Parts: sequence; structure tokens; C-alpha cells
Amino acid sequence: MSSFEKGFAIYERIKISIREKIDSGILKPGDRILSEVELANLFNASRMTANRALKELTAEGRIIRIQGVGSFVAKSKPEVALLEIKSIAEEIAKWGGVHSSDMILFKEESVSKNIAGKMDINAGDRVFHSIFVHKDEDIPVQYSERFINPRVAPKYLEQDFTKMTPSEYLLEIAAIQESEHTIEAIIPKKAIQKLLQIKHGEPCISLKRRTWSFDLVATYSILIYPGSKYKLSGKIRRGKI
Amino acid sequence: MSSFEKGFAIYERIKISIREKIDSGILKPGDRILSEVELANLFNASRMTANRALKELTAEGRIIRIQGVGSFVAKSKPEVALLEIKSIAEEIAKWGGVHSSDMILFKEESVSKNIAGKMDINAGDRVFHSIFVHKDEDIPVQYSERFINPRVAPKYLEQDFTKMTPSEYLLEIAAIQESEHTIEAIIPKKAIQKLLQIKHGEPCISLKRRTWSFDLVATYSILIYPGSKYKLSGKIRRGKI
DNA sequence: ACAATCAAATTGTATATACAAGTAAACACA
DNA sequence: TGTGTTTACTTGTATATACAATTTGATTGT
Repeated sequence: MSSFEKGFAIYERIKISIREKIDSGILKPGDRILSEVELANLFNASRMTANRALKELTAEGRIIRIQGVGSFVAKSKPEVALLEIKSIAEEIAKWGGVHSSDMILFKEESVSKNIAGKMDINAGDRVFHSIFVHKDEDIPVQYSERFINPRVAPKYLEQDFTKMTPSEYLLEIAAIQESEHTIEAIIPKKAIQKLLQIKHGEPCISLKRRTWSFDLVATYSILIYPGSKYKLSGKIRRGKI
Repeated sequence: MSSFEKGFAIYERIKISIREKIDSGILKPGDRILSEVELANLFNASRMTANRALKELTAEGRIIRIQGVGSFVAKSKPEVALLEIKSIAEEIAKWGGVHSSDMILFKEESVSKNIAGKMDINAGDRVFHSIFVHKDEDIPVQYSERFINPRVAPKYLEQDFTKMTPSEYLLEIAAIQESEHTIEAIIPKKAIQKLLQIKHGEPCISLKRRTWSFDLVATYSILIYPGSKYKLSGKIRRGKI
């Protein structure tokens, strides 16, 4: 054990040594890894300690194990490309901009048939409806329209959203267990074009989101980004963000 | 143990019972979980078996454990909303549609300055360049243009992509360790409009992707989807506190 | 009242042991 | 040659035990 590895538990040291061999390319996908017994001898540990190390590497997706055969380096499978959707304030803060937002609408109303269908409630039921336009350096970068189920967030209208974003508030008070996102390219309606200060015919990204809390649709949101001013991007490393 | 739980290992049964309590809301975020010793007694198991169950639930982000204090239901903060970008073939297969693709371009060439910059290579270096148009029921659903670094996939041009998609091939032979995605809304150029059989002015989603293999840019791809015909959707991933 | 100490509870790590279950190769036998 | 059988190896699960580290609350002493 090098002094560098001091302070790490034995099973951690085993994990690190294997991870390093994989990351550096010494071990390639499909290559065999030392067996539990061999690792135990190599590290002067018991088999159970080596077992723990390999078990955790399996859970992390770095290796695969086949009973009766052995352990092997996993084939890196970023077959799921993931794109992280951050809050607009987060995005702007990241590159140092100044965030502000205009409240366009903020009230309780009867829900239309169209939205009711999306939220799995009855047309005419009461919902909270809010529209904000978010700006960076006074340039509109996002139109956000939300419908909130009062059964999930009964005090939505009483909140002060100058300090906390609606998303943050909803995450705070409701146990959001599921969400669904849909992205499409659109040419927004005139009213939204005006709010976003864009020319007619300029394409925008439309991001629609539904969230659920205990089988109840908690929110239905429509976020619109001007295509010329905003990009969604994400970088991942081996499955993790 | 109910008969339903037959076939599961003891530690699995413990995990399932706790997960069910969390998912059903019986246990709420922050609630205390039975200690290892209590669980061991409850399930007639040893402490180590209960330990394994709780350890794995911790790794899965469902609970948190504090030495000397106890185990508690984790506060699920799905602040990371992730879009899952699937291959076009995958999406269409799910729908049961008939997928076909036209090869528009497939050759080796000298790279332009612009693309060279994206790929971190020198202008004039050789790269493989391919353009496909994917169709579902003869309707174009995706334009895909790829630049491939020959150092990563030297035999790219020799492949038969009627059976396997370029993405799948690249995943097979190259260890892709990192990837970056950028989504924006665009109005495509005339040539692409024609290939996708869309009207002038129709907005599209542009998805640009770069992948890395051992610090080398392996591929640079530009995927364009007609906004009206294609949607990207994703679901949430449970994040740790 | 305050501070130091102690005890109990809890999680974290490590070990030795045991047996089950699966695989693959060597082996024995017809 | 072909076919079961055995054997060796590997991973999977479970247990009992031990001690370390941390936190919390109770106890004790001043």
C-alpha cells in the first residue's frame, strides 16, 4: 500500500486499484479481473472484503460478474445519453449573468379542457396558473407557464417567488416522484413572441414537463426558450453527470 | 415471509420491504428506519444481512445512514431532470414502425477548419464523414451527419450499416467515456429541408453530440429532427440529497 | 449549575467459516 | 468417438464474531 492510499478502507483500496486499471486502459472491456480469492491474497485481506469491493464495482456498473465463471470489465454503455435540465436561474448564474423575472400572470382559475386532460383532472377544476418571463441582462431567455394542482401545493399563491423559484418551492413541499419531459421545436404564438422579444418565424425550444406526486399530477409546465439565445446542453461521464 | 417473497434472498426481502414502505408513503423523507439489529431480529437474520440491505439502499440513494445515529429515509431531490436521448431506431422500434435509412454520403475526406475545431484536430486531417436520413413509414424523421476520428474507428467505412446503426457500431468498438450534448431550435438550411421533406420555415430540433474516448474526440454528430414530427422525452432520475 | 465522564446504541469495517449454485474442463467409460 | 461424471474453480448468500468510530443521553463529581 502506498502512503497515498492511507486512510482508505481495504475494500476501498481494492476498488481504487481496479478502477485505475480500467480507466487507464490497462484493463479493457471484457478483460478478466482477478478472482475474489486472488484479490484477497494480493491485498492480505479476507475473501469477503474482496467480495465487497467487486460487489460494489458491479453496482457501479464498472464490472460484471458471472457465477461460476469470473469477473470482467464491463463494456462501457452510455447507450442512454442524458441531458440535464437545470433551472434557468442556475444556468444563468453559471455563466455569471444577472437574472430577473417578470410576473405576467399569477392566479387561481378554472382549468380548460385541454389542460385538464394533461393533468388528469376534470375540466373546470380549480388550478393555480402562473406565467413568468425570465431575463438575463434584460434579455428574455425563457417563458415559463405553469399549472399547479392545489391538492399538492395549496399555498402556491401565497409564496414570494423573488427569493425562490417555483420549481424549488414545489420540490421543497411536494414529494415529486416522477416527471416526464417532452422537447420539440416550435414557432411560438404571437403573444409569446412579443414577451420573448423575438422576430416572427424564429424557432424556439418547447419543453413541456409533467410531475407526479403519489399518482397525482402535481404540475404541468410549458417552458419556451428562444432558439437563437439559448441552448440546452449536458455533459456526462460514464453514466454520471 | 409471504409466499410472494419466495425466491428472494433475505437481504433482498429486507430491501423490498423498506422500499415499499418508502414508495407507499408509510415512511416519509427523514423518517427513521429500524436499526440493523432490529431488522435482523424482525427477519430472523444476522446483523450482517440487515447491514447489506441498508448498505445497498444507501448506494441506491434511497436512505442515508449516520454512524452512531441511525438510518433515515433520504430526501429525494430530483433537482436533476434528465432527458434520455435514445437512438432513432430504438424509438421507432418501440412504436413498431418500419425503419429505413438512406445513405446520402459516406466517405473519407479532409476536415474543414470549423469541424476540426470541434474535434480538437488539425484542419486538413482525414476524417470519415457520413450523412444518413432515417425514415419511418417512408417519412423522414431524422437527418444524421457524423464525423468520425479514424484513430478511434479505423474501419468505419468498411461497415455495413444496414444491420447495425453507426451509434451501435461505435459503442461496440470504442470505449466512449464521455459525451456532450447540445440541443437547440433551428431553421435548417435548404438542402436539409429537402432531405427531411419539410416546408421552409418549419422549426427543427438540432442535437449536436461529441463523444470522447481516452481524451480523444471520437465523434462529432449533428442530428436534426423535424420539430413537428419528433419529440425527445425523458424521465426523472432519483438524485441523492 | 456546570463540566467531565461513562454507558448505550448505532453504523462501519474486517474476518473466518459454511454451504449453495453455476461453469468449464478434465476424466472415465462404454 | 461420444457421453456422462467428476473435479476444480468461481461467485452468491448467510452467519457469528470482533473491534472501531461516532453520537446521544445519562451519570457522576465538583
